Amino acid sequence: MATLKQVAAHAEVSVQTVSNALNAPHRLRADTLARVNKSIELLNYRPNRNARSLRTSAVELIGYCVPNWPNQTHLVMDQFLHALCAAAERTGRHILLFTAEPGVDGMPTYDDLHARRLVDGFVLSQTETRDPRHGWLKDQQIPFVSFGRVWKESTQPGPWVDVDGAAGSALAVRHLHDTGRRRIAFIGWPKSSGLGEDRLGGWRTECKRLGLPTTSLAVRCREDSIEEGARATAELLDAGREVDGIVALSDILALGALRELTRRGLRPGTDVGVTGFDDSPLAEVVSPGLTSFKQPMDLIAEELIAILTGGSGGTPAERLLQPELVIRGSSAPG
Amino acid sequence: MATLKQVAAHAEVSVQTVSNALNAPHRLRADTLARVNKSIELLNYRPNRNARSLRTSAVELIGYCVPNWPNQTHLVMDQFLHALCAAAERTGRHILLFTAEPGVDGMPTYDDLHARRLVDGFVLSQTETRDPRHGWLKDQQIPFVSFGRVWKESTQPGPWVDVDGAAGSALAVRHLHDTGRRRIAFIGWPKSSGLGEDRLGGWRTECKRLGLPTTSLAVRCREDSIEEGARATAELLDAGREVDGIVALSDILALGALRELTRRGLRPGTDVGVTGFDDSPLAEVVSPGLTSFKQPMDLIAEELIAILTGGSGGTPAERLLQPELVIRGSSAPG
DNA sequence: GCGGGTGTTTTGAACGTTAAAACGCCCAGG
DNA sequence: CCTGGGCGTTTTAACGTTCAAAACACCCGC
Repeated sequence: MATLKQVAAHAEVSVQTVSNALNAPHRLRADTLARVNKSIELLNYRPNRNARSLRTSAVELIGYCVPNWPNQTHLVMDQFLHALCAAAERTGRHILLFTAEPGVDGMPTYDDLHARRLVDGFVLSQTETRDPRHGWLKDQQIPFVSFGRVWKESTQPGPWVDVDGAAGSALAVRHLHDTGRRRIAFIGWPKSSGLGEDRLGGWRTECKRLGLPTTSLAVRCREDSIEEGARATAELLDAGREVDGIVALSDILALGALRELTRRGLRPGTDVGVTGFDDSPLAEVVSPGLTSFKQPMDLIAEELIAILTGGSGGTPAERLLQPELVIRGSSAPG
Repeated sequence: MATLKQVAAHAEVSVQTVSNALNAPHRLRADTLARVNKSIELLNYRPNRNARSLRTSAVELIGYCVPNWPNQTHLVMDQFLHALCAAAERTGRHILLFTAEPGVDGMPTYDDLHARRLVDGFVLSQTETRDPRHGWLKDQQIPFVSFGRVWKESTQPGPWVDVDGAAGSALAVRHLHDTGRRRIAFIGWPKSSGLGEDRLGGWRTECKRLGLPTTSLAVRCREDSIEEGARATAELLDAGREVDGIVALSDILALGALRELTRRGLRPGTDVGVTGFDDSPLAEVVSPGLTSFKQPMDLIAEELIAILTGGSGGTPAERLLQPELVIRGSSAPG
């Protein structure tokens, strides 16, 4: 494995000149640069990242805690990780994975990774209501950026990027309204979920704006399962609410709605329009295809990395991105 | 941030003694060790990983290429990554993510990561038929271990860990047989998939062993989708094969089978037993629950890391692990 | 011919750690 | 009383890179 020294010897210049050829090529005379570059190529030299990091005290690695929440599956995690990696690599950085206890118990792990110089900072996701990590990291002055807002906090510590769930729900309502639906229900999560309340709020506001009814049209599920989605749908239908549109808070719940509708001989997309959230792989693969919201993963990742690496200049950055409606058969014009 | 030097000064010993206190405590006299440890704790010292790696030329990071195959969703990737991380951390290592072109085009990326000393080696997954990566890495003498065999190669370069798909299928057949089924079909993938052929072989062999028919009971799907699973099931039912059991090659295909059965008024689990593969989050969440095979992720990860870090002593390690049958409603006794 | 500026290259030191050799001490054996 | 060896500790020298500053080369105007 070639080193700077060997390249320098081969090109008959000093070590520092080779270093400059890589980090500040404008400082070299054209012919010297050419000679050095030739030697670099010839010897197949690659800078040793450890030596560089030791000197500059920047490791160019970003920590990401891989979640392990058995009850809440993360169907789009692979998409997110891929986007995050790609965005990091565009700035010459990489993602380092680690596991940690949830909540404040895991913070020593974060601290350790930072103190031992394994990472420069962190990307948080799977943000919880009143997530303690943000405040903790800010206190320790450890760089981080959050994917997802810490709900119910008026002022959130540190920068964040999030997708506008309320706008998504509103868009879903408008889309169903555009395709002729007039009694649009909402299937959501327990009140404790900030994300759930956000999306619920968007549904309610937009319904009111369009003059659509909302009374008794919102059902909360106990958990994110097909079973619960079906149960909620059954509840809506049994109560004779004459629902012709359903905005489900997740693809999984939407799948439950589709199943229950089909079971009762109703045609999703024709008799009742259904929308989900997150555009998980399932949405594409079921029949009829499930209309859903795609999170702009590439943009999210790009912003996260930009904020984290851009240095927190002054006020923390806050970016609310818009989800994209992906229309499929489940919301075909009735 | 405290350094060895500062700790040494505080404990009134040499720098090397502090280093030894951490890496070879048995070399120190008990009282010296106690004194040094006290200083370490007091100053909240953490060794700088970069400096250490520079000196020892081992970074304790393992590269993993995050796949981006839009058509083949990896529903259990989060499980795998978590297990892999946890296993790595048990040996003081971490996982570094990166993206790369598929196939041989991506190899420069692997090479670069290794040459720049960002990683010590790689864990490969998403192994393809005739995967070129294994041979390439072996030629370059870059350490790696593969999750998944390179199918159709008689002798595979390098060590691997895999789950015994044939044994899984066979177990599925036996389970359906035990619950009274006698005409058990198989729904699989194109012939080009080594993994598919492996599982198909297990089904055929076990059926023959039990004296069950196999003729015209295997259907190949074009892709891994619910739609295709439903189509294959319809094909079996339309042809009047009197199928009372279905071994599906994936949970997604199995879901398609469940849907088609339900659509025709047949009760999955009662009239026809169905099994899937991989025990994805979906298997648990549908109704009836889908009987499926759980890959022993923790064990897989443990073996991968052990092989990769154990130094390839002599012959490359090859580990074939057994999947675990998770019985749910879809295969309830008929 | 000389001082001063500009642009390029080299020198010396440092980042924080560990491997290997050297050192000082004490004790057993001749 | 000297020698050899084990033990615990310190010294020396790296690992490969970059920073800061010094040195050098060159050109220009006076």
